[in-house]
Amino acid sequence: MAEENKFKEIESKWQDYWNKNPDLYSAKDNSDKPKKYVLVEFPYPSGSGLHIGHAFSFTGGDVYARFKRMQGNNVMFPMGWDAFGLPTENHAIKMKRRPQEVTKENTDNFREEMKKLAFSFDWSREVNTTDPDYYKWTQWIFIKLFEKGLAYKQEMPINWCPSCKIGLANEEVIDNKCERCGAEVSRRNISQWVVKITDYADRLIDGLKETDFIEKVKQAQINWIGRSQGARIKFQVKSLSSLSSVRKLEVFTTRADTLWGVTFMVISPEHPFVASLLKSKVIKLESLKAVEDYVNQARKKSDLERAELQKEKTGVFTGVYVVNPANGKEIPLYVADYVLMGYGTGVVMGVPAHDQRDWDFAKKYNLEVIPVIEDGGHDYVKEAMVSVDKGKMINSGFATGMEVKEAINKVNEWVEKEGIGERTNMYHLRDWIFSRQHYWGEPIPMIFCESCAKNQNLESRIKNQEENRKKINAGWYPVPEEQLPIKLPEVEAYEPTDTGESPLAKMTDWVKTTCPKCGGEAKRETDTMPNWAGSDWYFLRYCDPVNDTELASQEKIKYWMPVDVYVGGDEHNTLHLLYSRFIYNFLFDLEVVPTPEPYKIRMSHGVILGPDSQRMSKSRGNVVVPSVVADKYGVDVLRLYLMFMGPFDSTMVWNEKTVMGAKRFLDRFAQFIKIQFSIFNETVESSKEVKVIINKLVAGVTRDLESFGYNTAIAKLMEALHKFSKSNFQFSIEDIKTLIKLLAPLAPYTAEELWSQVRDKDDDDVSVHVAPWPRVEEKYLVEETVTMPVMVNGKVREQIVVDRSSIVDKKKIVKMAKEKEKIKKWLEECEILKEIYVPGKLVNFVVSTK
RNA sequence: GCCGCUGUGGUGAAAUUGGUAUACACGUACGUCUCAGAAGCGUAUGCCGAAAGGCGUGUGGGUUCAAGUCCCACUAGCGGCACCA
Repeated sequence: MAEENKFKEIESKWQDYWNKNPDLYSAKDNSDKPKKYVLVEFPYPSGSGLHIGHAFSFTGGDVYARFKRMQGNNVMFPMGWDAFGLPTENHAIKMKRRPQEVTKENTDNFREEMKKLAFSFDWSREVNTTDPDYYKWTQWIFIKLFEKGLAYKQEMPINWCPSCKIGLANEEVIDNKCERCGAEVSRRNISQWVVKITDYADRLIDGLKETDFIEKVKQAQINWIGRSQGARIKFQVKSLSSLSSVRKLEVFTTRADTLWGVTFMVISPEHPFVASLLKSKVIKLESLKAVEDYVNQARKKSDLERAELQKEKTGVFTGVYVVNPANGKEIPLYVADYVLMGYGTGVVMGVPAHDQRDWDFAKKYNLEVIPVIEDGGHDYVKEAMVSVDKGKMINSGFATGMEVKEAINKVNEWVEKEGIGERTNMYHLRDWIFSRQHYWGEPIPMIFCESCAKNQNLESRIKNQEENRKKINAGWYPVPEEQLPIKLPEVEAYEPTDTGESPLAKMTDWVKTTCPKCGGEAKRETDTMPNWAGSDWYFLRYCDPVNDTELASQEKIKYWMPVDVYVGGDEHNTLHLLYSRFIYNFLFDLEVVPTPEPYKIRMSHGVILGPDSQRMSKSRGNVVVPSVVADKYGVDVLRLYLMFMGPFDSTMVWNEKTVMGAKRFLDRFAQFIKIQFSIFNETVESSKEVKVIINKLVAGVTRDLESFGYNTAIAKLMEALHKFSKSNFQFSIEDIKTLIKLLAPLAPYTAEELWSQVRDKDDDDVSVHVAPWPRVEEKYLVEETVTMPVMVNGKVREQIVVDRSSIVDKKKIVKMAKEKEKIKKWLEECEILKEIYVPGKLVNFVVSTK
């Protein structure tokens, strides 16, 4: 009990001190020191306080920031709040409170907890995405996207929860059910803002080369974007004279070499050609009916159902034929829902010999299978011969006899020359749906004017199709910049709507505005932005958090960016990282930021599982709350344990017993320093032996902290402490201070307390956290004697101890080794074939029995 | 199916990048302190063997004086993507 009070006393004492001296941790916008921007993902301030994942992530960042600060860097380690979002909105609706209030409470609570856990954030740079002075610039970015043609309105299906009366993001839909209320989710078509992230697809892949992200993160980004190289190829539609507008259908393929193997063509039910086909009535009546039914059925199926029915391919013949441009053959056109309208051209060429899906389809509808790659007698009755990227072409006109890779190239060339297609890339990445039908988000700063829209539509009908995109946005104007921010109207209480519109739509006074173009009556956009919008650029705002004329000043951005290390969770390695990289790239094009990539290094930490090895969740009851652990054992013990559990980037299981190990170490460490200091006197100098241990320790800990090897850094401190406590070493005051400094980033309270006791009141820094990091004296890294293993046939048989000065003398060392009794025995009756000596490392005799 | 990562004691994990495998910690056993317990502290702890010694980093092969580390094949688990043409 007494002990417990002791650590709490120390914690509150130093927390107080740090609060009163914010300069300790503040970043200077100008400095002779090198800058270091250490960023941790800012949290969503939920009502339940910091969870263990926050504590883990922030401790990791904090140790690094403290370490870098002590090394003499001008460190920026900021914190803020990603505070827009559903939980707050729902809570506010339920309790009939204003979300602004709820957010204020939560962020106050989070801030207090963070201070307690000794995170050395620069609180003068705090940002909050729900602050109008902040989201003014989030809105500004959207307007720029619109002005550059990267934002457009489009009818899009959304996930609609009929019970919550709210549109759901994909992440909120689990098994086709609403994540919160469990009701079956339906789909509604709603006109939404979409951002053309696909325009940046190539740059988002290629830009990864300029970063030091770990491979896992790079691959996740590349997979998500999903680039494939191939060609679009046009197929002539046969004998449909009355269908004057469409004479050709275009497919996308990565394997142009298989063109001679195409025996049918499949089109997606959503393809506009299918609709016009139905309208035109050029096809036979029975086909017409079948196609109509099929299309209607497909529309009813959800994406999930369509994907789940993978094995069974379905489709119907349209009655229409197209011409294979390679050999002039007429092939049938089918409608089938295994072709996705959202990828490629929505039309696929069927190559049943070499694609399993096409083969399945061909089998079901009895279509011809023509192999075009040497198959060594493959049996096409059973399955297709797939993933053939080697071999010679057969049955393939001019390409016959070519190697596959060559054929792909040659056919692509031929297709381009003949004007029937072109090389192109396709991406799995889709444009980014940017509208949310919620209250608690940034209002999208757009105004719709009906009369302007009518005029524009008229005009664009006169101009040609190039204007198509503008037509979609007809009547939409950005709010003039000087009117930003468009603030969320404050309301006492509000309810979601029934119509699929945002709750803002009900606030008619707010919605009504004037058209920036014609000055007539117009309406505001009532949708708000997705959660990602505010977190896309927050790291820029930290550079200059109160600027009201720019999102941040050029000068400060140039000084601080890019972020040197970005610490965050695996779950943000795809979307958040991709979106923020995209926005940063875009800002680079606007010449707002100096480089195309925002983050130099991405450090993604692992997950901490509950004691039962399951993900922590309230329903499982296995949640570990950091503040509870800190109350029980002390903040430093918690921090030390978190960092010692295992490698920073791996998944780990919480084990309360192991926490004791951290506690024991910390207690022993503190006691050791106190005893040493009490017996210390000015005449004492550390022995050479001590200096060697300490210098090796400094070198090792420095190297480990640099690379986030916190677990091994702590292990090295433990090891050194063992060595010290087993002998009667004496320590100079400098060495005692060095040990405290090494501990400081990991256990800031304990280190600060010890420092206050041993520091020289006149000479030393008041806080250990701004004291200079210990330097390594190289001369102490080498010991005077070296212990080397002596091996026979690669097995260790003996050790020899040699003077460092003589390790270059191979003859002498080998002789010494041979004279060892044990080695003599092993060399008896043997012929030495080889004597291997690695200076300072080992001796190895390769022998054979006679 | 494609891409990436990982397999080391009873457990979490180390290994200076090809050079003494299992550091550090947990757990366990024994000892010590105590009236007693808890907490401390100390010693031991990969497997077989009385010992000498042998065997050991998912499995099988290879390169090398030397392989947890490099190469090939397999296998298991984790993560990302996925009717993506």
